[in-house]
Amino acid sequence: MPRLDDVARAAGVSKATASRALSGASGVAASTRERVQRTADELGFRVSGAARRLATGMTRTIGVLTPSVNRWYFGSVLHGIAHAADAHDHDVLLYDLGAFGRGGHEKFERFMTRGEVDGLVTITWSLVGGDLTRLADLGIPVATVGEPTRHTRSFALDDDAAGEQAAEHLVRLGHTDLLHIAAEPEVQPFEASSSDRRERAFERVSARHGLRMRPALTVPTTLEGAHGVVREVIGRADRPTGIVAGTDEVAMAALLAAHQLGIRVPEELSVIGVDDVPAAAAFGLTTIRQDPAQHGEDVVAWIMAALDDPDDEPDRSHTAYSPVLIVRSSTAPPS
Amino acid sequence: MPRLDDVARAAGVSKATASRALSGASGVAASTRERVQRTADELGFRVSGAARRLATGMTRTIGVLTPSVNRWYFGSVLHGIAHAADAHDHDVLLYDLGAFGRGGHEKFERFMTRGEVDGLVTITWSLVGGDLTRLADLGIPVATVGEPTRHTRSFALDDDAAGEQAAEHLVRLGHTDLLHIAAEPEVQPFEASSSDRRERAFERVSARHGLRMRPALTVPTTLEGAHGVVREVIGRADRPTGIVAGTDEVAMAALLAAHQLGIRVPEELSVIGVDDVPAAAAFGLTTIRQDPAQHGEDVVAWIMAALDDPDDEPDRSHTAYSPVLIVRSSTAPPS
DNA sequence: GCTATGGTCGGAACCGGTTCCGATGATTGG
DNA sequence: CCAATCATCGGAACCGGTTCCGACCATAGC
Repeated sequence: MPRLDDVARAAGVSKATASRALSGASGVAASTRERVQRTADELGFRVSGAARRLATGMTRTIGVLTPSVNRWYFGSVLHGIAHAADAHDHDVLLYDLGAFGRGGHEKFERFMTRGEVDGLVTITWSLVGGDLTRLADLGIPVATVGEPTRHTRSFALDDDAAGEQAAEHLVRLGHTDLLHIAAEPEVQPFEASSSDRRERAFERVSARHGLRMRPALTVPTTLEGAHGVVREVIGRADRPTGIVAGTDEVAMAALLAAHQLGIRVPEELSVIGVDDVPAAAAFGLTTIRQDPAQHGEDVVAWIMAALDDPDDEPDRSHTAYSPVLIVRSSTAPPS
Repeated sequence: MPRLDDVARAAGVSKATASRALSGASGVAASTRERVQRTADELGFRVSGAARRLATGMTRTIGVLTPSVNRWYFGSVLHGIAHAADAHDHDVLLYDLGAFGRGGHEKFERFMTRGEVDGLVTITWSLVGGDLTRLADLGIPVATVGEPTRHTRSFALDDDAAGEQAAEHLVRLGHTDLLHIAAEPEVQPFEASSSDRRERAFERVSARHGLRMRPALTVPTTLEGAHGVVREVIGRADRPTGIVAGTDEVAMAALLAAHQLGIRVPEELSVIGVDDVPAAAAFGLTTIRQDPAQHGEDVVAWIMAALDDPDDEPDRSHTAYSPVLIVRSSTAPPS
């Protein structure tokens, strides 16, 4: 495995010049640069990332802290991050924290002592406030995606708007008796969670239009977890005419339950979700779309920009994405 | 940020001894080791990963090449990998290749020139044979999960057994007219793919029991992609009494389609899948279970072992996991 | 009492780049 | 024609650990 020394010697220049030539730094004659480049290719030279790291202090790596990897939202964000990082020639180091409390926090501590990354993105729910501030003090760009937070730069769907749009859609169709089913995050979020915000937006719409008030219902986030509860609820005699679900998973659970109970959708029951997961189309689910992969790309773009800047003031602003209503066949006027 | 030098000086020993004491190497008096350890803690010393890498040539990192991250199978494997890697105090570097051909191969090439990892796991379908052999020649432990391959060590569900079990289950229930719907991988696999193997296993069972022969059907892997095709097929007059789906996603697409067409399951149509994704329970889907997270943990365990061994002969054996039948309510005797 | 042995520890040479600083030669302006 | 300026390049000092090898001391064995 040839080293920079070898390339330099073969090209008849010093290590210093060879380094400059190959890294694209200025102060090298075009002819020299080209010659060095060529001999490097011929020798099959590849810089040692380890040496470069040691010398520059840069890792060309961005870390991702996530509570999960095989859920649509997290996976999509991760996909966007991976794509954008690759475009910037950076690696992505994955920290799958798992459920917080069940070993998740130890993994976080390990990350704090080991992790060597140039930038960091935490996907919501992976951390509590105190940990977030510790990260923010790490001296590297840190951003959160999934929820707004004042501790770091953040990117997230505008949950208020999403909740309002979902409810308003059903109201416009003529519904007056709606039930909101929130998806409960596995870990207690440190600030108002997405589902809290969506739920409160729903309540605002309810109040505004004088809808029937029903007690709040919260179910597990996953389709399978939500299914049993939702089924029990919509099986009751006084079920609402429409359901506003906090997420598509919950909405699909409702669709499934309705089917199993013989309740026709949308004739007897309207259902709307939030997310627009891929399966939503097959379910004919009306929903509020968001694009997490885009969030992932944007957060990387921000980190790259922050890396370029001398970073005067830490940027802790928030980017809210506008939701968009996708109407399919799970919603209709009440009969 | 204190360096090893500082710790050594503060503890009154040399860099060499300090290094040995902290890394747990032998040849250090217990009392010395403890003293160094303590002063290191007091100073808040953390080894520089970059320096250690440079000196040892080890990265304490394992790479994962995957075609996707937000599909159940890949996500689960990744989760298992992340968990096991963390337990061994290793980092995981994620390479989300995306669809091969659409930029995926360029990303692969970038990986080849940049990637510095101690071990590598490729999740099936991310690569073609030629690339796999290039990886295998990298001089580091390489393993594949998802499909057996002779190019590297590999871990995968026993697809033959899975296909047979699925078909046999329906045969035992009395079905004689079955349709197999294979899930087509997005990229052409280099060897017989999982779905090929499952399909052939199905055909063997068909032949063995003299079932009605139906033309093979292949649909996209995703629920949403499969949905339209499946719906069209089971909407025909001469539909079979049972469907053996290559994956749960396809099976769920069938369930959805059946519901939309007013076909009762399992009375008029039995459906069985493979995977046992979380949503399968809510769907009441009978299926053949596999546990990809376990595959991920096992592949890491193998890599760690290979890292410890001087690795005489490259181990290219294959581990096949036995599928297990999970009976729910989507299958019943034909009426 | 003297030497062989083994356990501890230090010195110093790496690992493979980056970058500051100074030297050199060529060019330009007066 | 001479001095100032600029582009280009080399030397050498890092970056922060690991590890080979030899020195040293204490104990054990004779």
